[in-house]
Amino acid sequence: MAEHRTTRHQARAAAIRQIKDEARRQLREDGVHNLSLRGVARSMGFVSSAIYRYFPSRDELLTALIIDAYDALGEAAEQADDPGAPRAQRWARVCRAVRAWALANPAEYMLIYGSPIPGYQAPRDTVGPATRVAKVLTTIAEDAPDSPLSPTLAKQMTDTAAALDSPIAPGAMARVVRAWTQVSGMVSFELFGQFRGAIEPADEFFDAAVADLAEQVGLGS
Amino acid sequence: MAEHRTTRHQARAAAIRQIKDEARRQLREDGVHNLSLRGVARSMGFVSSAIYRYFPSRDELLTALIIDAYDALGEAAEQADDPGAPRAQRWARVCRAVRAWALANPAEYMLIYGSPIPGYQAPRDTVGPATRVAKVLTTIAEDAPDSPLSPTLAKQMTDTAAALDSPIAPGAMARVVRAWTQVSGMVSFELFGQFRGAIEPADEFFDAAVADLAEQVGLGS
DNA sequence: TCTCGTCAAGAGCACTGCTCTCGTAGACTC
DNA sequence: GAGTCTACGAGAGCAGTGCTCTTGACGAGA
Repeated sequence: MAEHRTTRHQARAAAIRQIKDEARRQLREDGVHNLSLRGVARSMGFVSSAIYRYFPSRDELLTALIIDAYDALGEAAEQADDPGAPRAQRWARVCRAVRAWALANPAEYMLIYGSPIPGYQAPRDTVGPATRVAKVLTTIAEDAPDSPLSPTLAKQMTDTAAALDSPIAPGAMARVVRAWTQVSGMVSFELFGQFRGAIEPADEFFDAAVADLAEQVGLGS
Repeated sequence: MAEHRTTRHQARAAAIRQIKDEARRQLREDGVHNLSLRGVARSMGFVSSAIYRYFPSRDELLTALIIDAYDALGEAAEQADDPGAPRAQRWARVCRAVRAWALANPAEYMLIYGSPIPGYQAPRDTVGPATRVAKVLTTIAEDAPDSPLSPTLAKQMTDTAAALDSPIAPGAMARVVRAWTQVSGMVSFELFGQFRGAIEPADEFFDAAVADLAEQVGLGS
C-alpha cells in the first residue's frame, strides 16, 4: 500500500521543500520578522490558506527551518573535521567552518543562535540536530587532560559529556564548553555588528583566538 | 493626576517615559515581536494614533528602548566596579554584574545582544552607550602587559583602544575583546536556552570561567 | 485677548496569521 | 474499470497590526 501512496507523498515532500526554500529566501532578504506565510504562498502562486495544508502555523515553518539550519551547520562542522590531522588543527578547521557557514548563512545562523523567537517553544526535535557541532568539538578534545572542578560543576560536566555520548573528562568538557561559548560569541558579535567599524575584517582576530583556544582546551600539538 | 502647572515640556517627557515603561513591560511579557504601538496605547488609555506624536514609528520606540538598555547595562557595570580592589577581582565583579543584569532583564539584554531587528538600522545615538561595558573592562585591564600581534590585528586593536579612549596596549586589548566575547557568549547561551537541561544553574560555570578569563587577560593578582 | 502649536480622536489603507467552507481531481478499494 | 474517499487549492472572512490623514479642542506664548 505504501507503493501506491508514494506519488502523493512525493508531491507533498516536494511542496514542503519548495515552501522551505522560498521561506529561506525571504528570511535571507527580509529577516525573520518579515517572513510571512502569505508572502511565501504569494510567490509560489498559492493562495494563502493553501500553505496551512503543509505547515499548520508559522511557528511550525520556523521549527522546520531551525532544524534544517542546525543540521546544515552540524554537517558543515562534521565535514570540516579531518580525524587524521593533529587535534589542534582539527579544532581550528572546525571552528573556521562554523564561522564560514555563519557568514554564508547569516539569517539561518541568527535563527538558531540569536534571540529566541518570542512565544516560540523549541520542540524536542530540535535537540538532536542542535548538539552536532558540540559533539564534533567534544570528540576532538576527547583525550584532553582532566582538571579540577567543584562538585556541582563536575556533575554538570559529566552529565553534559554523557548527553554527548562522549568519554571526555569533566574538566576537559568544561574547557570545551567555555571555548565553544567564545567561538559562538565571536561569530555572533561579528554577525550582529558589534565589531562594526573596529574589527573588520575579523578573519585574523578569529583565527588567532581559535588557535589560542585550542591550546587552552588542551589540544597542544 | 495631581499634577498641575506642568509645562508642555514636562508633560511630554512624562508621557514619553510612561510609554517606554509600558513598552518595556510588554517586551518582558510578550517578547519584542509582540510589542505593538497599539497595545501600548491601549493599556495607557490612548488611541493608537496618539502614540505617533511621541514616537514616529515602531523602530523609533525600539531605538529608545535599545539606548536605555545599553545605558542601564553600562551603568550596572560601572557601579559594580570598585577601582580600589585588585584588578582580577574588579574584572570578576563587573562580569558578574553584567550577567546579573542580563538575567534580571532578559528581554532588554536580547534587544541589544540578540539578533539585530531585521530592517532596523541602529542610529548613531546607540554607539556611545553601547561601548560603556567595554570601556569598564578595558579600563580594568589598562596596565595588562602587551603581547605580539600580527600587523593587521595590531592596527585593529590600536584603533579599538583609541575608540575607547584608553592607553591599553594592543595585545592586552585583544585579550580583553576575546574575553568579552566569551562573557557575552556565556550569558547569551544561558539566556537563549543553549544550556538548558545541562548546565543549570550556570552560576558556578560562569564564575569559574570569569576567574580564569581574568588570569588570561593578564590581571593575575 | 487672540493666534498658533500640540494634542487625542477616529476613520481608513494595506498587511498579517489563521479558520472555515466548498468544489474538484487525484489516489486508493473493490 | 467503477466507485469511494481524501487531500488539495480557492476564496471569503475575522481579528489584529503599523502607519497616515483629517478634524476638533485646548493650553501656552505674543
